[in-house]
Amino acid sequence: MHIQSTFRAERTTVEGTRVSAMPAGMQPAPVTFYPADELIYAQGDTAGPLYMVEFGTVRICRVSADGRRQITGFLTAGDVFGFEAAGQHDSFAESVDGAGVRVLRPATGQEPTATILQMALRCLARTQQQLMLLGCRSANVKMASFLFDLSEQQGDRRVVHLAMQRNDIADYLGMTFETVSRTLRFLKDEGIVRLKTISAIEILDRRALELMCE
Amino acid sequence: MHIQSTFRAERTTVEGTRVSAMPAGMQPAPVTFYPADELIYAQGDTAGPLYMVEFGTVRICRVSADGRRQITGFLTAGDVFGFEAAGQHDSFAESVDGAGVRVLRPATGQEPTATILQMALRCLARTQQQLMLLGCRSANVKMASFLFDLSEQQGDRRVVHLAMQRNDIADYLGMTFETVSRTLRFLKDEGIVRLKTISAIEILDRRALELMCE
DNA sequence: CGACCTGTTGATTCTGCTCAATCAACGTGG
DNA sequence: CCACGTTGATTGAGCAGAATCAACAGGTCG
Repeated sequence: MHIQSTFRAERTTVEGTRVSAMPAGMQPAPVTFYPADELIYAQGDTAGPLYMVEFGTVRICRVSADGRRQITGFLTAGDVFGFEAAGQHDSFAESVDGAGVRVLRPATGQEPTATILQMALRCLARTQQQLMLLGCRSANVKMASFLFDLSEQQGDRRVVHLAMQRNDIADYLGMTFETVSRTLRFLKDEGIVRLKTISAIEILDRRALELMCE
Repeated sequence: MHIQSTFRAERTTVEGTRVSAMPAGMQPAPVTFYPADELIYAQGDTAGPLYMVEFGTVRICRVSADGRRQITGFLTAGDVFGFEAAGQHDSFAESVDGAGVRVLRPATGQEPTATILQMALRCLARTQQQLMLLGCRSANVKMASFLFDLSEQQGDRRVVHLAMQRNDIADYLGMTFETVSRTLRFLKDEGIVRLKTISAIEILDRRALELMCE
């Protein structure tokens, strides 16, 4: 939203930005800016380099043959993505709200597989955690967990910022955007959250939110 | 079922069995047999060694605080499991039907991280694939995909063997075991499969099954 | 201002969960 | 050998929750 409108520029290369620490054995590379909804890599592209988010949010998606989209993850500053088992990407990555992304190149003479393994394992753990979320049936619980995770990720701030829109949340949680709206309304009616703006959600009762996730 | 009743023995160590190839940089270790439903490692156990399935089926599970169980994967011969980002397992592994498991120890003087990374990435890809499954709404489609994957895994044989029982399938697909029954009945009524026995499903119309998965 | 996009809300439908009964297979003990 | 209990699977009835379809509100941009 706000970010989207302030960064109206075409994709640009920003030198010198250094938000997050470089992983061991990796060479610094320039940051590339992707405006909202821009593709970073496509399904079928040859995989190879890893990417690190410097700022903004990136979504990793898959589409099934019937056109349905599943978002397998939202990534923010410091997160690494681009892992592939085969030689080709079978997911694709897009900027959500205008994101800065840095390509990670292995430093010459180094073997950073240990570092990469660490990052891949974190990615795996996160994906498995999301499996639990999708497996549980209640839409309200899904949304509560989503907000709680987001809040944690943003440093337990009282006001959570939603970088993505309802549609994205829906495809992430495996429900429709109407249901996203309704679950937010439910949480509001329960006095657990307050919608300051459309993308800023104030957590009024963190305890209750946590209890919902169980 | 059958396997369970033939292998009534306590957990034993079988020497010399060598069903699948040893990954590069790994030392052979004896095969341990786990009877049906026996724990291989628990949630909270210190992680470290990797395991490879030699025969039988292993399930990886998580339980949420409200007691719900999510099975994040079924593993068969040749599959490797035990990956953890942190020092502790936050999933647990159990034998489904009586399984032989081999601990993988890094060969001395070698750095098998490249091999391990490869395996972890395959595990990640599979988990993401399952995310797509759980995200799609129809129970019938979930079951169709499950059967199709299983058939593929078992070498496209006409008769698919279900090593796990309905309860396990339900917790894997995020539904109840009653619904598992009903979806199987649906596929039967459509003339797509035939239930030879309770654990042997004959695929009558592979084309239709594939179309359902899309 | 009007077109458009995103989000919210309402009405209706339908899928899958819950509760419950029944059945088949198996093991046990009289 | 048969009555009984247990466990896993199937099936049915009723209901709750989420999807679908549709209308509408608010904001942004041309």
